[in-house]
Amino acid sequence: MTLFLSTFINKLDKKGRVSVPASFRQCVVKHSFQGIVVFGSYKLPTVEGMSFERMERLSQNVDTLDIFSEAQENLTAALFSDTHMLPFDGDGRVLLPKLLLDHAQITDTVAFVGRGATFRIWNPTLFETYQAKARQLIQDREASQNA
Amino acid sequence: MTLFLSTFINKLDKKGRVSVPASFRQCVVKHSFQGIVVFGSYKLPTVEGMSFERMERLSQNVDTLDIFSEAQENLTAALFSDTHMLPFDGDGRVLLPKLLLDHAQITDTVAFVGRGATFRIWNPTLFETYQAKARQLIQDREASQNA
DNA sequence: TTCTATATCATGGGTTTTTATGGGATTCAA
DNA sequence: TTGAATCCCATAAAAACCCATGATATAGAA
Repeated sequence: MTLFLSTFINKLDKKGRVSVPASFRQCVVKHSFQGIVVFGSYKLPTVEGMSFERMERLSQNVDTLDIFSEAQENLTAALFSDTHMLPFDGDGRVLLPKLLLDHAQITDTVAFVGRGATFRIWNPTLFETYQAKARQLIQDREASQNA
Repeated sequence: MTLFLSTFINKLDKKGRVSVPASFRQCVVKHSFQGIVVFGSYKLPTVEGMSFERMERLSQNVDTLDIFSEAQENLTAALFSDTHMLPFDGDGRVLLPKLLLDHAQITDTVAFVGRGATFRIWNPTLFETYQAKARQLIQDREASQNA
């Protein structure tokens, strides 16, 4: 399994732990770091997730920019300072940092949403709303194109 | 762990000591010098930090740069005027030199900010301001590209 | 099929270890 | 000898580790 697929709803326990869906864990186990890499989305109330390897590749792309460029400076600031490495415990759970829980307005249940090479972590209710709006936008666009 | 990631806020005690975040220490323990290498940023009110090994590589690269380039100017200032080696004490803390505390306007709390191969040490309040600006610039850039 | 043994998974909770922090004591250097 | 730096230990909170349970799925035998 190399792709993050489908949606899973899991519980957040009192200690702040949540099980990463087994199929998502499969996408990561063969890699060097046993866990996931996450950061708060800049545009949406959700948490972006991926494997450590993908994050490394992202960071290499940043490195190829001019070392003293302004763009490099800003991208580096954003990429690394807000990123968290979350190791699995023995049972495939991770501890979500409070800052990210707040950002995504997550309290007791968590939606893991596959997006191919990455995934997102949502408050399930917010995800439903977001999903509905996205569908609506697609329909509107089709309607305007056919008009 | 090869990358400095995330942001940690720690306290400066009366003796001027501060705990280096455990995950940052992991990036350094396998190297020869048990500690970090720091210098005041040339452009920002912050302290640049990295492993001793990376500092060595930086100093080797300085020679290959154009003598009159801005890069040369920056690196020379950084590398040879104001660099400190800060060894860990038994509990993973370092003693920040007064000159650097003043330069970064640090008094009682310290933000360790990951930047991949390096990190920065900020006054947490100043960092928030800087970070907000960086994010704004990224969004402006994206907006202009999509226009 | 139906029943049973096995494996996986999400979840809960107890225990141990790590971490950040404070402070006393000792060493060092000007 | 006096202030600073280093070493050592204590503590509380957080994180990591370990094991148990119930639900679900799977496989194989009757």
